[in-house]
Amino acid sequence: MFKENEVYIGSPLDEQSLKQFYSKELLHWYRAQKRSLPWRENKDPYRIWVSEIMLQQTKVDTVIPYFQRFMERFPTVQQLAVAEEEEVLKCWEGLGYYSRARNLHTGAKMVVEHFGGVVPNDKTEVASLKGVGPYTTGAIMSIAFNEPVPAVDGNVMRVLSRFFLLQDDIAKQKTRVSIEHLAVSLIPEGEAGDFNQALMELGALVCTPKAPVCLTCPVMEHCAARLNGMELQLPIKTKAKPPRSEWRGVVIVEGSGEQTGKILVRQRPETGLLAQMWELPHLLLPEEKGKQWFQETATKKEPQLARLLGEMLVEEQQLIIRPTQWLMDIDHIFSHIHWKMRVYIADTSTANDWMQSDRVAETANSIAEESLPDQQSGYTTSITVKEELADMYRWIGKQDLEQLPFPNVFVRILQQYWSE
DNA sequence: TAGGCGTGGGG
DNA sequence: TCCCCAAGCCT
Repeated sequence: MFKENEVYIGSPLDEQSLKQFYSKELLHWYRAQKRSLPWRENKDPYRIWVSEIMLQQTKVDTVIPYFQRFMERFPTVQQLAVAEEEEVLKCWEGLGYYSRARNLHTGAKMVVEHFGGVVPNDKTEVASLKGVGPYTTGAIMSIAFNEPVPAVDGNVMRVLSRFFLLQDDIAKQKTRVSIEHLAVSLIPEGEAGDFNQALMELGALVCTPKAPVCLTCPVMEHCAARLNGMELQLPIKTKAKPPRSEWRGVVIVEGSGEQTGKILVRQRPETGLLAQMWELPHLLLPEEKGKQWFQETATKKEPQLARLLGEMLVEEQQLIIRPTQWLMDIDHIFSHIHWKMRVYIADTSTANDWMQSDRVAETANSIAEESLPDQQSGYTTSITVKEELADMYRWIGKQDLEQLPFPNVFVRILQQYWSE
């Protein structure tokens, strides 16, 4: 990329003049071109805070409706602080990175408990809030309080890497710190909020990753990347590892008897992936079989995979149900995992025969004796779950879906299921 | 320090 | 279809 001893074209301006040019032109451009966004209506630090958390790794267009709904439901930091976690998560459903919501909720409680219910205007105190890192600290301090603290995100690193021809790998933390020093030195006196937003606005509207619109850029004249024809090669960033694949079997368990019309869902653990959200029961399938059987058509190999899934549900989750009817295959890609899911409807009406057979019955009987002594014999009309797992599970109807937070992939599955 | 942690849109 | 990515933080 950058060669040893290569000579690059530079601007004729000295460093000081170049910085002054950059700051002045960019600020001027921002004042004329800035978008009208909900969180720009006022400088309420709580609103700024919420918006900045939502905007982490998330596009403006995606955030807008979530922000409006969130602010209607939790207009003040006090109201957020006293809310139920589940309701906060429900408000965040579909936005992703759900630890942001849980951390924001924790942060709101911290504000009420430690800062008298007022979002602090001190850099160290702001940075102490759960979920608020270096970028968000700078964004809150500069936008809400107009304090000259840098707010360096991916946009800022890209924009400054190009203009100043910086060749450090922006995936490294050290690079962000060095760019923070540069960014501080660019902030015009008394203009921290607008200038920091101007940097990001330029990155979002003009100096974009794939196809920068240089001809509309207010600082094109002295942009080092542009002068050297290198705007598409900057910034330098090491590539992320591709997500690993996981093959998963999912069941929609249809209730019978009192639970007719309902399905079985469960809540995920308090930590880790999709923490505390609700989901359909599902299992990680053995690597080889999952991979092999998913390559066949669903219908062709259905009996084998359905049977395996049923046995695994009994042995691992101790869910006494029988998956039979294939519903759909669906992919869901996280940043680091690729879920390849095969969804079955579990037919409880034939579970009796199922339970009579071979090792399934053995396992089922031992479970019943151990942890569910009151369970009536036969499994045709009820579902048993191992006692210590029972708290996680719940029967819900279609309308209950509106109360509980579900990850997007399960929302999609259930939409299809209920649309048929 | 590097990996865990979601989702939807654009080229 | 595939790949990249977008206003990061936590551990």
